Amino acid sequence: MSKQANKVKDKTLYTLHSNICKALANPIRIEIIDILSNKEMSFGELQEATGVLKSNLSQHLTVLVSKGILIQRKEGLNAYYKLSTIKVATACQIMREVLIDNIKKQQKLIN
Amino acid sequence: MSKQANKVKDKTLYTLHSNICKALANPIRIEIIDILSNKEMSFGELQEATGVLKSNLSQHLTVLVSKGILIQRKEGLNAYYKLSTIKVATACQIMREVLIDNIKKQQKLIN
DNA sequence: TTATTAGTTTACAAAACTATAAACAATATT
DNA sequence: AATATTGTTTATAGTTTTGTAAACTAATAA
Repeated sequence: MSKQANKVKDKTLYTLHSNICKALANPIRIEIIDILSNKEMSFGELQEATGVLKSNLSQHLTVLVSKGILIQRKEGLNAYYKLSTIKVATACQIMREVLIDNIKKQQKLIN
Repeated sequence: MSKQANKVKDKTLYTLHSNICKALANPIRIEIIDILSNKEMSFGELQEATGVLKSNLSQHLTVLVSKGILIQRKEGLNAYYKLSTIKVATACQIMREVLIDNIKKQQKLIN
């Protein structure tokens, strides 16, 4: 018999897993991941690209870094961000395919 | 010039994309996707497997179906659920790898 | 028809998330 | 040293998400 009592399952992994997935659960953070999918960028460039208020952008970047999705590098006054691994962009891309497939299915229902 | 005014970007896709990713942003829904990754299951079996209150389970299943992640099939008194596409399980698996990689990195920092 | 079973919907309070504004800190420039 | 620039942190109000309980609906069995 395992350490876990019968029928009492350890859900820690599911909680950790969902915590990292929460990083994808916001349109601004999806946009940031999208922009950074193939290059590093500075905070200022991200601000320009997203049009988001700097305090808000900083908060979202903090979330992504804290979950290990982005890596931050500081150089003088500037901060640079990049994906910690291409896997994140891949997972993101697959979820976008699911979205597109669903939209296509809905359109078929209409026609 | 496009229909969008200069520098005013259309973020609709990012919003739709994040909306579907929100399905992954909960431990119970991650568990459901995990359980259904390779088989169809009835509501009752899912209840047994997850140990979640039936009203809550029904709510989470409703979220997953409404986002096109699960397909529901009814047969008499019973309801059966399965993934609409294997892609969701794939994306989920990749995010789990990101999680595991990050945990390993943290452990290296300690040792 | 009445009761039972299986699952859904609704109401609601607690917790988590979000965007804005303002204060702050760190580095670089004059 | 004083100022400007870049980015972070904090406070806060509004919104969304969540789990529980209770009421409800639909299909089957007695």
